[in-house]
Order: sequence, then structure tokens, then C-alpha cells
Amino acid sequence: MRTSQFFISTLKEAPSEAELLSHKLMLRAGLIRKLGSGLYTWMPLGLRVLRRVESIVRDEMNRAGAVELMMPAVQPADLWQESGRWDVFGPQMLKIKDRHDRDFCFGPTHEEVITDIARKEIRSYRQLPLNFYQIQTKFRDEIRPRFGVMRAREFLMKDAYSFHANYADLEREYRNMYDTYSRIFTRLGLKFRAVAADTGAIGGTGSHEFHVLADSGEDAIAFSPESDFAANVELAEAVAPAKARSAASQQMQKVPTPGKTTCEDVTALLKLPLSQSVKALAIMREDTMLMLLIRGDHHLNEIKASKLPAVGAFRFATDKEIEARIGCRPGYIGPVGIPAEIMVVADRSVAAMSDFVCGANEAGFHLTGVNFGRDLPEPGIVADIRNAVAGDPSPDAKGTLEICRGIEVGHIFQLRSKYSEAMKATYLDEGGKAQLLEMGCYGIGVSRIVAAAIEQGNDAKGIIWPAPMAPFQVAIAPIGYRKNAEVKAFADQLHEELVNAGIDVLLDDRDERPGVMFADLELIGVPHRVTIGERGLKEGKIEYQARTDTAATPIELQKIAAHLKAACE
RNA sequence: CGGGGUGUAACGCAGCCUGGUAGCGUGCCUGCUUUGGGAGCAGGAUGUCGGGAGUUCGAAUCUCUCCACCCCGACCA
Repeated sequence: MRTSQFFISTLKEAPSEAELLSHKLMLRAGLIRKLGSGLYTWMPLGLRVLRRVESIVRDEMNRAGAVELMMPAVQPADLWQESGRWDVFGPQMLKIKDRHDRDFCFGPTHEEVITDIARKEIRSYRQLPLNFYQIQTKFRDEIRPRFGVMRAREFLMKDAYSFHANYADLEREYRNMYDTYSRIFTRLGLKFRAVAADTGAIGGTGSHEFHVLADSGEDAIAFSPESDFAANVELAEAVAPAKARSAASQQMQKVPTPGKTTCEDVTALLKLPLSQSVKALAIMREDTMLMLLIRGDHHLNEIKASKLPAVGAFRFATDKEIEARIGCRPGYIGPVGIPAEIMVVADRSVAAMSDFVCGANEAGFHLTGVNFGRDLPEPGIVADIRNAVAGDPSPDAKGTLEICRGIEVGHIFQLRSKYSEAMKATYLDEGGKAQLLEMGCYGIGVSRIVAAAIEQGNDAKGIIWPAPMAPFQVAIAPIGYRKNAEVKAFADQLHEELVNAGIDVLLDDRDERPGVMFADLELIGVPHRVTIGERGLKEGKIEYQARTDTAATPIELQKIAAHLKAACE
């Protein structure tokens, strides 16, 4: 490929809309252009990268025994009503109407469509197992699209759905997909980790997420370096403290803390460790107020809390509700002396505290030396309602947890019969009896992988692609292409030879100054570059420089093609 | 949705407070020179100042309104 026939559109400055490094680089390198919030055009250069990711995903899926098909992006509402998700999925689903005023949606996912295929096409256990997949555009009307294609509304996804006669077979395929995903991300050259996960809106039982590790990731992962335990912080169990509660050693005292409404401020004022304080969070379950207690240095995990039968779906109480029911404004509330009808839910770590600090339910005052059983009743419920933090014991009892950040690029689920039951998808077993299909589903964010790879590979000059993802493998930078016949001849010849060898090569025939070419080729991240100049040709040498090299290496003319072919192996 | 912010040329921005008819850098086009790390000189093109309404002799600037985009949103009890 020649730049004159291709389309390179780089920017010296990133548009101000971009915050995240990968987003800036994708815009600067001309990989993508924004059309609207969460909507992006994949420019020719970006599309080459996207296609490379896609082809590796496809290759490994095929190798794993899955079969490709393609389902419509637009789906009729009645399928979603049948599964019960038309209303559940909520505003994230883009709902549209056709000319007959019939309801449709732009598919955010395809469980309904594939289950409809399965119930119509699968009759006998002899047809099982099956794993269908597609690589297709999805639309999810995200609350807040951000970071370019990292969290776009329209994005490219590989989604696979497997069907089985029994759970054991589903487990086998789940493992197969787990291994396949590991192979895919390894082949893509990404640093990743598989973690136990919450099943979220898709539903089902077992679930793992695959995260590309990057500090900018939106997800926090808790893992134990001493074992293979890894879980999304949303899910990771925060185990109860090993030490039982100590006996009370202080009297409860009311202390003035004017203007100090946070645990940080209060403990700083009292010169106590933050972990000695308890924050009280007033929440509402419909019309009932509950109080959640979390240690001052911990964070509430809303998912865990809402999973408790006694809590359920909740919202935070408003300031007015708090004043009306507790008689004190937020900032100074606590569990001591509150009305008995307010149920107290304490985190396990709070339940193990003694002599703690909390709000006094009087503006400007907190209590110290507070103890359960003496100064207030034992909490109504003790449960795990906080996020795990670094230093917690690992739930598998092996080692201590550490926290890292990740970008979720894959997610696999055991759906079991959630959809086959709702949509009556059955097969006939050996005995001729109708049985529900066991299902699994497996997603990969193809477009997100591109952004995630850039988060992992970049420097001050631009993008550093893992070799399998690079838009071009080799770039030829001729100096004085249109002025010097020898330079042109050699560049053309090398270009042709590499093309014939099946190498994706970009010949920069723009006749730009060297600095411009180098800057562009480095920004877009071509892994291997050769520079052809009059100076080198006279000495019979060509300069080779890998994207990650700090200096060029002279290579003899006759050996350059072989050198490049070897480098691209 | 709530809170905050920004919309001026392709990109980055100034001008707005204090109203007088739009500018800088980069990029783009032409010519000449230049050619090993984002060239130099000369010339040139490009704006419904986000949209609408209002105030005014006069609005990028003041007022109202709508829109788009960006950031933050348990961490507060």
C-alpha cells in the first residue's frame, strides 16, 4: 500500500473532547472520527486494526468449534416481551417503531434472537451441542458514553451462544470458551486476567470477565498474588475480620465536631485512625428507611447490599427524609438512639468494632467510645456490604488481596435455562421427552479491544501496537522519493518484494520531509520501519528501526528484505 | 437524571467582563528555495462566532430559550 493511494489523516493536537490517552491517540492517529456522542466512524487506518482483531477472534472461535452466523441488528419487540426483558432492559435499549407503528429495538444483545432460532431449529439431542457466534454491531444507549470507542453506544461485539443437552456439557463448553478467550487475548498480545464476575443484566449463574490490565480501567479487580483467585471488586467477598470484637474499654462520650461532616475530617480532628470511625448511610427501600454501617475507611458495595433480602432495591435517602426521621441533618447521623423501626445493617467489619466513633444525631457532635450491646443494640443484620480492599485476606484463604484496574473486554456466562424456559426452547432427549436447552453465552468487545491495546501500548510518540494488531507491519520511508531516482527505485522494489511476500507494507510516497514521515509513522505505530536515503544508498546500507528501538540499525541493501521478512514472522 | 463546564476556521485557542461588525498558532492552497526528526520566504483561501428569540442605532460580546459536546455523580452521612 502506498500512502498516496491510502488515507492518512493525523493531527498534531488532540481534539479537546478527548480525555483518555487511548482516545486522544485514536483521534490523533486518524483511526476514528466522532459523529455524535458514543458514535464513531472507523477511518481506513482504524478499520484495518479492527479487522485484524476480528480475524483473530474469528479464527479462534472457529478453531474452538463454534459456527458463525449473523443475526439482524433490528429486532421485533415481541421477542423481548416474551423473554420479559422489554421493560427490564430499560432505557439502555434503543427502541424504535416501523411505519406500521410496531415496536422494535436496535439489538443491545442477541439472546432472544438466538433462542428463537434454537427453538425452531433444534429438535433432537443428536444436534447438540452447538455454539453459534456472530461479529456484529450492537447499540446500547449508555447513560454516559465516554472515552471514545472504549464506552461507545454503537460498538462491534463478538457474541456467541451455546446450546446443550445437560449442565455437564454446558460446563465443558464454558471451559472451552474460557480457554479460547485466553488464547485470543494471548494471541492479541495483551496483558489480561480472567476474573470471577457478577452476571448483571444478562442473567444466569457462573460468570467470568476477561480484563485487559490498565490503570485507566473502569473496573477494579481484587486478586491474590498467592493463588489464582481474581474477582471483580463488585463481587469479591470481603471476609469477616479474623479477630473477634474486643471488649469495650472506653465510656461513650459526646464530643463537639463543628463543621466536620466526613469520617476523614472527624477522625483527623480527634486524632484517631479512620478505621476507628463508622459511617452511617441512610437508604430508602420504598417508604422504609434503613441505616447501613460501613467502617470509615471502607466503601459501600451497592450490589452486595441490594442482594440482601432485607434490603433489596434501594436509593439513598434525601436530606429532608433524614431530618424528618432521624431529626438531624446528614453529616452527624449515627446508629445510637435512632427510632427502632429503622433497621440497622452493619458490615461484618463494623460488627467486629469496639470503642468506635460515629455521628451523635445532633448537628456539630459525634460520639466516641461507642460499643454495640452497651450503647446501642446489636445490629439487626450483619453482612458483607463493602468493597474488598487491598490487604483484606483472600476469600480462598490463600494470601492477601491486591487491587488492580482493568478494562473488561470479554465476558462469559452460564445462562442455564433462563432463556430457554422463558421462550420454551426444548429438544427431545433419548427417551423422546422434551427437555429445556442448557445455554451459555460468551461476548468479546472487539472495538473496545483496540482502545484497550492502546492503553497498554503507547509512548510519547504515539501508539505501540502488539504486532498482530498493527494496521501495517512495515513502513518504508524514502527520503526524497520524487527527487532521487535511485531512492525511488529501491523503495518501489522493496515495496513490491514485501507485498509479494504477503507482508502488509506501507510505502510513504508523499515526499514529505523525513521528520513529518517519522512522526506520522510513529504516531500510527507501525512496528517496523526502514529509511531509504541517498546517503545510505551510497554506502550500500538501509536503516531499520523497530517502533520500540531508540536508534536505527544499518542493514546491507541485499539483506534488508530478508531482515524484514524475519522481523514479521 | 442531578451538578459543573464548553461551544468562535479543519485542530488548538484569544476576543466576551467594559457592545462598534473577528483574530493568533498549527493545518490547507499557489510559487520559489529546501530535504535525515513535525522546514524557510512570499502570496492566498476558509467563519450562518452552536440554533432561535429579545434588548439596542448597532450583538461573538448583554438577556431569555433551545441544542450539542465534555467532566463529575456511594464514598455524604
